[in-house]
Amino acid sequence: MPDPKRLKGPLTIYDVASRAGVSIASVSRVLNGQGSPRANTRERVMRAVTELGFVPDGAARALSNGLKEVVGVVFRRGDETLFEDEDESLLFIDVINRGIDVAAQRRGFDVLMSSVGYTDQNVATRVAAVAGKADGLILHDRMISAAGITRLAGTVPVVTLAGTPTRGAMNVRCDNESGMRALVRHLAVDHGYRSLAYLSGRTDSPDNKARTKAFEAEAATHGAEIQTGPDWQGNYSAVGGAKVIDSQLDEGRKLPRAIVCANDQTALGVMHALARRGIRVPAEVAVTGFDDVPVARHLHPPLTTVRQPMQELGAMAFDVLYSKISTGKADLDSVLPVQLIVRESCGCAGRTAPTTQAATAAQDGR
Amino acid sequence: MPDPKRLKGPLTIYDVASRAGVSIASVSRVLNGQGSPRANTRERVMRAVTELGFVPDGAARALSNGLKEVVGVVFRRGDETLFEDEDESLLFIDVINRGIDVAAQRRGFDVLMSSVGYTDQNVATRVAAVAGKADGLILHDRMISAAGITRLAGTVPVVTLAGTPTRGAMNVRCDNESGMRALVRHLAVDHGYRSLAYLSGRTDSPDNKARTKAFEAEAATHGAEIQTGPDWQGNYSAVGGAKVIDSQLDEGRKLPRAIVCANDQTALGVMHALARRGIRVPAEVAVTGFDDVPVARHLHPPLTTVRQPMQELGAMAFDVLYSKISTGKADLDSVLPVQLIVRESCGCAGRTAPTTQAATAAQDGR
DNA sequence: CCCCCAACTGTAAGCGCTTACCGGTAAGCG
DNA sequence: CGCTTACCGGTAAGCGCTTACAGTTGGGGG
Repeated sequence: MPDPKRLKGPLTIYDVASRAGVSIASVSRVLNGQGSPRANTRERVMRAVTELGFVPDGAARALSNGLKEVVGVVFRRGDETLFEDEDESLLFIDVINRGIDVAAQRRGFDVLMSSVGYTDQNVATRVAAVAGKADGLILHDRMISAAGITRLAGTVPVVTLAGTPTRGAMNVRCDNESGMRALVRHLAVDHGYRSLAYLSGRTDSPDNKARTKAFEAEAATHGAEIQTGPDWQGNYSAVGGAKVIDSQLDEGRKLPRAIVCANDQTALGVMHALARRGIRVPAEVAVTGFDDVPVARHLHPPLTTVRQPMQELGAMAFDVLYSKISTGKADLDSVLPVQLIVRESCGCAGRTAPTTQAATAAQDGR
Repeated sequence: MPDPKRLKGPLTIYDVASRAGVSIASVSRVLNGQGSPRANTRERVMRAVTELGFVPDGAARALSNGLKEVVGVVFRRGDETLFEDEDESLLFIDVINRGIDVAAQRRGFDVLMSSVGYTDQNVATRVAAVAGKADGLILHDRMISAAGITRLAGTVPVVTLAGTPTRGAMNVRCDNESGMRALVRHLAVDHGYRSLAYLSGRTDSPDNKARTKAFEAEAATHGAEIQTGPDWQGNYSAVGGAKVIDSQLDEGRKLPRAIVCANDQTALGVMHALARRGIRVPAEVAVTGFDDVPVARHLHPPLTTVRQPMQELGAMAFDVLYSKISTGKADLDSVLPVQLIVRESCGCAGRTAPTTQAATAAQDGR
């Protein structure tokens, strides 16, 4: 028997009210736990709601009380097709997003995801569209210009991830500096390596800049000889790393005792290139990464690297945003601690030597 | 110099109108390309909009024209921590979601993602919350009961992924049957294998049921001897697959000539287990998968499998939903073609033999 | 048994935006 | 030069929900 009342398609609070024999205000109050409706009233409303299968309209709610309970997240998608090479970075972004999602759910928020391709033109438009549908925005690295971010921030709260703090927006990032310093210290002090190279990532990345600077500073502290610059310019990818090694070797240069890579992907490429040339890691050359992607521990030898708490990064991004949304204030620059993960590619022997397990903290999370 | 007008925080269409010296109707028309505003008017509005950095409120828009331009997607998240084993499945869901996202953007829609943990209690509540904020819902496999889906479908359009068509909801899935039949045909006919086993996935999965049925039917067609049932019960995971092989061997059973696995993960586990026992693939036992995950081609030997067009699956899910939202009608059960990918684990030699490259089509996508 | 007060419930005013409808203006024609 | 015809732009009515405020009900004390 088809329900009698539902002549009109969209079910509204009025339908519930009339079926329950109360006013719309009462329905609203029952649904939101406001006021103290009489048991009888509550019951009738609840019955009507379930019988009708009523779901309040989010837009109307949002319009009425000025809160959408939605945060927008914008990120780059590896264009269209998925090459194997992307798997990791894909995973990376997704882990962060998952962190955001989990944190959001704790507050009853949902996450509006919008990926843009590397070639997409109207990123600003896309971002604006998302901004209109959300209470706040989380932007992954390098989505729009600093000026664009500042402009947007005038309209909705904005949190950037792993970027440089921008005027008006909040930023959340990992403590690259401490991580890199701990890593270099481990190589220079614990292992006593005197010559180090930093195989960089994309130069326009704030992360990379921070890592480069920390590398140089710490190496200088310990008086280690370093190699950096154009000859050691990678791009965060495995092939980029391999290419650098190949050209170094082809030009007959002598490799440094340890190669510090901008990220794990790069380290992976480097280790492959080295293996192809028959150079042993870590016996002849030590190699380290940054990020601690899942495969890092399965390489031969297992990769010494710096773990970034990606999920926490996402969670913190949401928490900061939420704080801004609900209280109006929030930290402009939050830094998450990273952890040095010592495995074997640095020269440490076998089973995770609990050597300089320097947990470099900077600020607490939760 | 701080903007003079903005005494009130939230910028509205009224602010734009007064700054441009026109009415709110004109602003709206310019912004939405309705009517034919005079060039002069358009220009003044646009200037005011950019100067103010105005972004129209999505909730108000949605309320006014009955369209949120948002689709909700609900899926299970591998609980909290990420074990390596999950990487693939994670990727899997994400690939589908990406497909949804891409298709959605073509229509100006955004995607509201909501993951739920395996242990989460109030899934129904969560889903309802998302439903209220979206124009339609896409539910991954096994989110809520069939009854729950039907109830929901009374409120918003719902598309289920790879499930069984449910009353009221639409469903989108891959053509498991054709894929499995092509695969079995290849093994039984092209290779002439007479004994086959089907190492199943979780029994409650509609996908698995379809695959099992097709396996049995096609094997029967060719008069091949088959093994199925409790002894060959896996769970879609690598360890599940390995376990089955181990127990078969431990009990001294003779393995069939070919093992058809419910998915690639399982095949991966099987190949590992076989390798540990020194059994050669495909010389002694052939192994096949299902899904064609990225690593499938990198196994030794490369895995023969059936490719499911995951991204297209997501895109089609959105397209079906969109059709329902905008026109009110849509296919209740859409089936995507899969493709048999012949590599070496089935016994085919070296470089992708272009043998029975049976592209089993069922219905067209776009 | 009636009155008064405390609760609870209903009425109505918006939230910001779209759009039907109507008045006003400018261009076209006699 | 006056009137008709098109168009443009403005006014106002909602979209579905929350909530301040007013109104109503029920119960306890006098």
